[in-house]
Amino acid sequence: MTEAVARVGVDELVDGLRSQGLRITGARRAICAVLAESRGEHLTAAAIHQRAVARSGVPINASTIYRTIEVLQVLSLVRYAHLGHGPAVVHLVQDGGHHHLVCEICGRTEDLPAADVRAALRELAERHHFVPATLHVSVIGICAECRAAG
Amino acid sequence: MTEAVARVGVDELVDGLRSQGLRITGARRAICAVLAESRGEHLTAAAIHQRAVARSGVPINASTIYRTIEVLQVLSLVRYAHLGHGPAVVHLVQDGGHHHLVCEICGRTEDLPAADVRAALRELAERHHFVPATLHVSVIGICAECRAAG
DNA sequence: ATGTGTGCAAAGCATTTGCAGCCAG
DNA sequence: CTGGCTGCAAATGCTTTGCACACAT
Repeated sequence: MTEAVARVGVDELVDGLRSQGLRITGARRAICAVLAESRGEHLTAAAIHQRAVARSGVPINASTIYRTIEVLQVLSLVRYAHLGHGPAVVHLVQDGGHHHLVCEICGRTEDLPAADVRAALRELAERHHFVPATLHVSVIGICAECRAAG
Repeated sequence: MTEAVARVGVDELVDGLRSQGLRITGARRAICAVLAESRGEHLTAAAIHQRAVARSGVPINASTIYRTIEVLQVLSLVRYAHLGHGPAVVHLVQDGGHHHLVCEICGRTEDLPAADVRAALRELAERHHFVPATLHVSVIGICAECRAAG
């Protein structure tokens, strides 16, 4: 269940921004901290917003959240996923990527290690003369807990 | 590339609605016809709307499109997919399901036969005590054509 | 100093909803 | 007839954008 993965901290994210000549502001630091603490949790922009405000004390505008996510995403530090209806979710790129088990009852998501999935799909994709870049995989079903609950 | 799949026509869709005691209206018939003609193409609600109006001549309200998609989706006759940003796309369930190769350059999608993918992922999901229902898989990358174009 | 990042407010787009009337059954 | 379906219009939810000011560098 638990495995050793490359830990991504605030510093990696902040340094990523700095390395591009981008400026480190309070808002950006807070957002990076929230993402670093999330450890790969799937957060909506709204959730990131809430937490960033809570941790920094300072009000941050929603557009700043979106603009910062956009920047981090271009730097491949975070990734978007669109899991069914509702807002998009963002997660750290910390373990070479992973995919999603989405429970259609409770809505919780669980990670599916990328390495296992990748091999199977890459072969398929190449058979279609397609070069896979980002893998976005969502398996929607019923999680153990909800099944137990009936 | 081409393979024989169970053909889904207007009748299957209309009969699906009728079998649930739902009413067959002009709008619904037009929408079903558009979907049947799409042969698994991925259509946004807006695209379905346009085509349905064009083919029936009668104006149809956008909300009717959404409400009809919803009904068809509950009957498992069509399926939603959320491929990156932008509007959701809908496609016929005609071959036991399929998944998506999405080109990040031209945006076109190609189908990935479900059967091949399913086996690999099902095992993974079950290892996580997860019962897969709908598989939603998108492999994002670069298609043969765009790669050739540089 | 300088121009990048921010807040604010407004617009944008996809989708949903309430309600009154219409039409398929 | 009668309730399910539709149109209309307004509301909603998420995200983007234009502009003027602030602050990191």
